[in-house]
Amino acid sequence: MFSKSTEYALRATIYIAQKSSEENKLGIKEISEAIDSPQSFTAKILQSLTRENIVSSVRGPNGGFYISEKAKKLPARSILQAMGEAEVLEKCVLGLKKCSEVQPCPMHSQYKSIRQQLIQLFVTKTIQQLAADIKDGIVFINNKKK
Amino acid sequence: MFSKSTEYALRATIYIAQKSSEENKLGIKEISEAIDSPQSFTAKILQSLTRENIVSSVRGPNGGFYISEKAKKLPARSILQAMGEAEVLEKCVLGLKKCSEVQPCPMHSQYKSIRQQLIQLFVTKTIQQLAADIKDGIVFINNKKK
DNA sequence: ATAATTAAAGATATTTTTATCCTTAATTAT
DNA sequence: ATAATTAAGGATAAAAATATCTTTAATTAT
Repeated sequence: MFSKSTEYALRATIYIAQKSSEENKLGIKEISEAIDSPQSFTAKILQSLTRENIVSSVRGPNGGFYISEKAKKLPARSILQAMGEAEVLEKCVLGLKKCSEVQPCPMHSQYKSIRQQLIQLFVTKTIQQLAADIKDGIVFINNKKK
Repeated sequence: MFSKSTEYALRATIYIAQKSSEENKLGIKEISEAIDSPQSFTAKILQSLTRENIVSSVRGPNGGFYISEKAKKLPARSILQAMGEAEVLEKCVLGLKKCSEVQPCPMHSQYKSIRQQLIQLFVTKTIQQLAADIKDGIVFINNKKK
């Protein structure tokens, strides 16, 4: 559904939101190992997310990544937007440029409700909420082998 | 959601199912122009679909592509399978390898119903049904500019 | 001030996806 | 038989996505 970059971005953001705070930042090594993503590539992705103000970072000793309380309130979709992949949620499932109510593709009438739920999911769920579930021990973000 | 290849495959298959028959085959030029896809690339994709027995083809004058009555009864998902992209429907939205009921990702509980509907859509809708709607003039597959 | 630590930035490499082109094979019509 | 038509197959190219590595800048601790 999403590119690897975006999957890494979602996982990393949720992980950072759960494990870090301004006082306790996370290094790129810990993050990439936890979410099972290539370290340097993940560094690039976090760089973008930092530029887009989803993630905050500080260089130097005891530096690292964290997510501000304000950013934690952003919807999951803002991560997709930061990664330039927000249109995946909106797109016609057959890739038609002009698929709409007036010119629907053969899947439009069934797919539109699915799309609506998908958008709803990414708009209503905040980074904070996704991270909170992990804290409660209900869900997992860890993708390590063992 | 899907790769361009798979989008072209879905559109081409539906177009062929609607416009062709064993007696009236379609050439690659007409197909690629109708669905707005690069001609040579679409030829490659139709080649795969032919190998996978979704589409039938005949070479030579009055040759071209068509879809047998039997193949028309296949679910849309079989096109995804032929393109090697069926797992998109099943995958964890965050890309976690082991996301499941016992080890759910933070989106699992909300996403699982969406995924179920998506699978349902591709399993229940046959190529024939998708094409029939076009014949009825209700929906469109044409992606041409004008 | 100096050294150590950590992310940012830039350069480059690799892989995959998307796309094109040319030749071959099959089929049909003349 | 020959020529024309059309898809199949193979080779190659171009673009995008994924990934790595090296240098630089910021920050902290000594």
